[in-house]
Amino acid sequence: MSKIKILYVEDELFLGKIVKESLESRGYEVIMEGDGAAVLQVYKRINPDICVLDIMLPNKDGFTIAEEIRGENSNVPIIFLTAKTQTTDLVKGFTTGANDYIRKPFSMEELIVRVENALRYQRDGKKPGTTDEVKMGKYLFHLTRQTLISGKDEKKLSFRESEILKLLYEYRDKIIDRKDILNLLWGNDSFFNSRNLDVYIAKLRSYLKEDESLEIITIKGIGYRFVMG
Amino acid sequence: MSKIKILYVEDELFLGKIVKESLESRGYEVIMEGDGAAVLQVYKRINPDICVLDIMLPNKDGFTIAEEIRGENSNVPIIFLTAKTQTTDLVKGFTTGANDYIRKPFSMEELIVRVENALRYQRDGKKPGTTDEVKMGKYLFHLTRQTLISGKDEKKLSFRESEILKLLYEYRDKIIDRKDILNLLWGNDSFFNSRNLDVYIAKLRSYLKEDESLEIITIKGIGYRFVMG
DNA sequence: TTGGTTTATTGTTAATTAAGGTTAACGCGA
DNA sequence: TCGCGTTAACCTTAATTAACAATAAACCAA
Repeated sequence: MSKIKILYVEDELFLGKIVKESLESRGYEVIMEGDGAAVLQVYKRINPDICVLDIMLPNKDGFTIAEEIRGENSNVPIIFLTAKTQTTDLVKGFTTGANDYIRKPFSMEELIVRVENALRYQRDGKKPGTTDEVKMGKYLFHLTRQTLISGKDEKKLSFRESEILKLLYEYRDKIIDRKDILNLLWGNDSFFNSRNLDVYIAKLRSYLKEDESLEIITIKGIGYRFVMG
Repeated sequence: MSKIKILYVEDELFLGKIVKESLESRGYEVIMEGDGAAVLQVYKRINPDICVLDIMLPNKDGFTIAEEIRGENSNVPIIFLTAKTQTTDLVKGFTTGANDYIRKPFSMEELIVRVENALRYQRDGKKPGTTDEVKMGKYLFHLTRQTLISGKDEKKLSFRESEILKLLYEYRDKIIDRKDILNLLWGNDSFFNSRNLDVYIAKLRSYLKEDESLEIITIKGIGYRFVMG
């Protein structure tokens, strides 16, 4: 199976190189383009699986490029990169389906997660089959119902609790960065939110304590690793 | 089947691009026009299925344009975009039949719902029989009759009750924003209306409590998620 | 290198605040 | 007057902040 192709449009060369290499180290093929005016040509030539577009570009902005790409009768997923200052409400409003956006500065994990989500969304169509419940040791975790079931006991989780557990599960056996969780759920990683996350981790641990094979391991200074047996 | 064509008249370029792109990602064909004076020409050329008009425009305002379009002996649905400050009484008066209006700033979800409503309204004039009742667990929800039937019991819903339930159903398994519900049903999201929504949610929950598989989950600070089994 | 000390980070539990839930009362138009 | 939509009052819960304890990494002196 050939690699997944990412068209990455970015004019900041230094940042661009880092991101490109990082994505490549994850097994993606990355084609980087710095000149907005040239993007459409490149797009047509390489026909990528997903696009990552910086909104602020010297010649053409990301939205214009996105329009051109959509004009090609394409429904390739597009992820926009926006500067923190840019009015994000606007951008947020339009993230539908396979489209998404990330505020700069972002962590690589964050980008990876978004890319994978977008590709999954694209592949699976809209809803079907998106496993809605997963087995976790002696528990059954129902993602949309936000419940943890063990035997006949059903524990209702709050939104934040279930979102964090969902992330831990997605990254099971891998290390997930505190910053990434914070950015994904709270939009930033300020001190207070950071302590907030600690509280939720404590809660989740207590919910999961009946099964010893489940463990949320702290990687101090970095993040967590969720292991299941 | 060819795409539904939207004529979108907007002079704010940045906003315009986002909205256009977003509608396109939902499968609509969007023709954007920034110059009020040119709209009628464009209208005649492309003959759109629906129009979305910003009221404040440099050359001609949205009302004038709407009149011109109606002058073309057309009954195309028109959705107006108005700034928050603008006197809405005027706009309201104009909203008859397929006409509607949205106050800026609006979320994309809101716009999409209005567009779909307008198109449905337009279409059902000719072709009824589109799904008018939906199965919800052990209940049968009759949209136009505003009834919830379970077995032989029939519960009559009020207008607001059924509108909210309809929205929850449309967004089932997804998160629907409180703000979107409030803006759609009440036109704004003030504190009092917000409490009002709480009351209706409580009512709906009690109507639906006989089937445990149906649940309106609160996403605190964000909105609700309706899950059915 | 060792053992102790410091410091930053996280764990835990409790207190606070803000959002929503519930029920009842009010007011208004068919 | 009846039903509906709204407002009000009081209650419950989630989310956040705070306070203090535990831990592990970093530092340092002998």
